[in-house]
Amino acid sequence: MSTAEETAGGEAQAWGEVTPDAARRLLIAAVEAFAERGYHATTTRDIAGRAGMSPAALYIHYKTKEELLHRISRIGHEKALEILRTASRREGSATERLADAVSSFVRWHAGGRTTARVVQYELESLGPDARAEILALRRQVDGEVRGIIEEGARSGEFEVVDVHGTTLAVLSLCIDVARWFNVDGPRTPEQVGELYADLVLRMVGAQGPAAAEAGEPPAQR
Amino acid sequence: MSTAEETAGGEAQAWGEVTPDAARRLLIAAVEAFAERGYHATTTRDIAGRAGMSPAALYIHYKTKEELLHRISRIGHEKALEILRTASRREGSATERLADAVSSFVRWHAGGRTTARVVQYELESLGPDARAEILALRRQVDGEVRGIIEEGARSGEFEVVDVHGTTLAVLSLCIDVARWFNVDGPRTPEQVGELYADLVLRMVGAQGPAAAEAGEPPAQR
DNA sequence: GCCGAAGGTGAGCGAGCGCTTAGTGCGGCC
DNA sequence: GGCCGCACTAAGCGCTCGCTCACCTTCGGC
Repeated sequence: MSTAEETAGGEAQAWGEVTPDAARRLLIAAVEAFAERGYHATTTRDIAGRAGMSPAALYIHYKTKEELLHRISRIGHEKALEILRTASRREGSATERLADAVSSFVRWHAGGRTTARVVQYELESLGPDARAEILALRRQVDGEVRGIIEEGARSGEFEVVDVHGTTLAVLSLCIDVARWFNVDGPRTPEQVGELYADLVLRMVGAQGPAAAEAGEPPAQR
Repeated sequence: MSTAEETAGGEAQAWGEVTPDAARRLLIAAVEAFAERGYHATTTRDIAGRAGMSPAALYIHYKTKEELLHRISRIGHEKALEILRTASRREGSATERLADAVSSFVRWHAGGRTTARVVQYELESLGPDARAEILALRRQVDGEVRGIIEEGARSGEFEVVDVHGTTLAVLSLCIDVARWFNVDGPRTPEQVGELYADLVLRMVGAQGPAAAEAGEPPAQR
């Protein structure tokens, strides 16, 4: 969980599940290349080169360049879903769970910006079958967030006019972090996570302490 | 300003300034192609084909494929800036102006989704010089929004802890609309604009009528 | 000590890319 | 009416792409 080696260009995260070693190195190289230049602008020679291998080596572990993207996208979406599920299923009020979900989801997008970029923005480079599979995962992601907001609205904890639309907006906010977040910028992933969790609680009209702590004293709306 | 002919696949908007006619047709064809498949996955043959011309015709009006993207990006950013400036400089409270800015900016992203996608997501496909020029425009865009939020915070109309971070979040929300908005979906650009304006006012802790209206009885869905 | 599989390489294939060039059709000016 | 110049095309150049194939190296099992 050290922050040090994450920013070292590796973002070593969940790729532990990928074996053998050479396949994992290729996958990580592909993530970096896709994130930097986009899927279509990345060549198989570039990926293999980053992994310290010859262009042909790629095809021992993956059938096509698209299979690389597919694998990255699935693993990434599963990780995202896991993060939201963990936040959603913990104990606590809807306010606490929503804040937890947003801050950890944002932390993932900021800290693992390289991966998140590929996961969130290269979906359309996939073929129809792979895209359909990933879209199903994405619907589950939406569902987790909507679930929390619905509960908060039902219990009166939140004050939401349009649950669907608000869910969309919350996800928007989190996902767009992958677009603008800069590792060399002034904010850490943790700070952005906190800020965004606060903003989201305001959006849903949560009245808990977390919302109040943001402003000044206590009180109002 | 008619909504009818915008969604007709053309999004005929501001391209009127591009002459001669053939150059405009090529530009519009390029916008559509870039939005659908991304810059790198689009071929010059595809662009020319959509415009009903031979591949070579493109090079009479544009030096390179990149020049097309550059032109699209500059015109698009100028349009975006104009929209925000108009909202920012009108009369009214910071609350009113922020709501106006967000709703019109969102309407542009949703209604002109094709263009907005290219403008917001293909920046990195530009060469260093062109990118630098566009980034300068983008900083002005940020500045307009930040200006409104700063004023509202100073006057006490808003209750904002982190002006910079909140500005980022507001822009995030608007821009991400280009990623998910679907013309065949259940929402019109106008509805999304209204919803998002309301959410943003909540985010900045505005206490005006617009924020209250969201809560209960009066008005809309 | 030999063998087969697994993992890797160098060379190169067909295809499609961005872009160029030589030539064509045609409207406007003297 | 003749000619120029502009908008456009057909053909294709040089290059790089995703991917393949014949061959090489390493190494555990017997």
